[in-house]
Amino acid sequence: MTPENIRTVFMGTPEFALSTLEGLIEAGCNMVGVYTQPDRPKGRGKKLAASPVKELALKHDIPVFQPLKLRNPEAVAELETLKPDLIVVVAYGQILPKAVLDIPKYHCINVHASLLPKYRGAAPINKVIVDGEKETGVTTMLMDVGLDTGDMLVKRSLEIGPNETAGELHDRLAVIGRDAMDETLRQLCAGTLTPEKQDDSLSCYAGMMKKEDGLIDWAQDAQVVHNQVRGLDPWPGAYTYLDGDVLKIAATSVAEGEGAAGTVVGADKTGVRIACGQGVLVIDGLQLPGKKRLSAANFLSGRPLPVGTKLG
RNA sequence: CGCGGGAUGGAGCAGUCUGGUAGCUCGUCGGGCUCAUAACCCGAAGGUCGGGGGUUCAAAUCCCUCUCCCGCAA
Repeated sequence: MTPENIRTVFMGTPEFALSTLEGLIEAGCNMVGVYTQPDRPKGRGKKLAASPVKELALKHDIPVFQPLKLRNPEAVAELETLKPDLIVVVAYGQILPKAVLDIPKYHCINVHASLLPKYRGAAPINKVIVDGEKETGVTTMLMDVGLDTGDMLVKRSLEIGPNETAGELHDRLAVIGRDAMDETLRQLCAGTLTPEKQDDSLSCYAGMMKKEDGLIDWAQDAQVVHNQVRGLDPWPGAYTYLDGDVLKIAATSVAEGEGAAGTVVGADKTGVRIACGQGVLVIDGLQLPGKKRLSAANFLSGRPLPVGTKLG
């Protein structure tokens, strides 16, 4: 069997899904359709915007489908008319009902951005960094009705840098996500896929990130705050308050030192130093409402932060 | 027409309400001090105040308009 005679449907929405879709196209799969979330009002002025996946699909002249709810019978019926042999799902944003899972003879295969069974759910990339993990990866699996609970197929792992942000990790995982799917496709064609059950006792969930998750608690260890900052960078972003204004924090590192939690203990071109419950957080990326993110040196030029200034 | 903030020497900001000599912290350049320095001292250069139009004796400042940037919300 070769990719050319696999009628393939791809389901995905954000940028993370792009490289995997490219992989399928370049592998020569017979792409009969791409599913993605409906165009939504986005950005300032709330203009309707197409998803990254939709734009890529249109560029390759692949039919695009954007059902509001995939579980509606009409949507399922429409999918059936495509007669897909394989459905590949990457960050689609909708739960696939059993009626859909049963359609393709080679299953629905999902690319998930964690080493399953750990970090099932919507925001694994952010959560592994917030939790201070040293390693993560991607896993492909045969989807079942549970949330990221299907039998595992191919894994790829990588080390997480001590100062790596979620954005940086996201980009690297997108690349190896494609690798994992390429390999999964090879094995599917060769008939050598070996599904492996997940050990549910080792599982944990990474729920969707909320804006409020970005509020910094200075009473925590500097390392914990640092993990929070980089785990939420670039979105939703970690923040505190300065004189009543929201102050977004980025580009942090951890240092020795002590002081009242949440107060400035130093501020120069090398960074703004804030005392935490344990240790000091050095900040080199600050952003006030309506302003761009500034380095410590630039920020302090326009707004000095005397030692003793209280944040939060 | 979702709400709001912003554009001022190379960087980041103040000044705008209450029109009337272009200011601050840095950076750059020159000089000095020092074993030495991203430190310190002295001096200098550098700005059509985002574009266009209007009001006025006079506009960074008031009015209209255009472009670009950002925060919120999604």
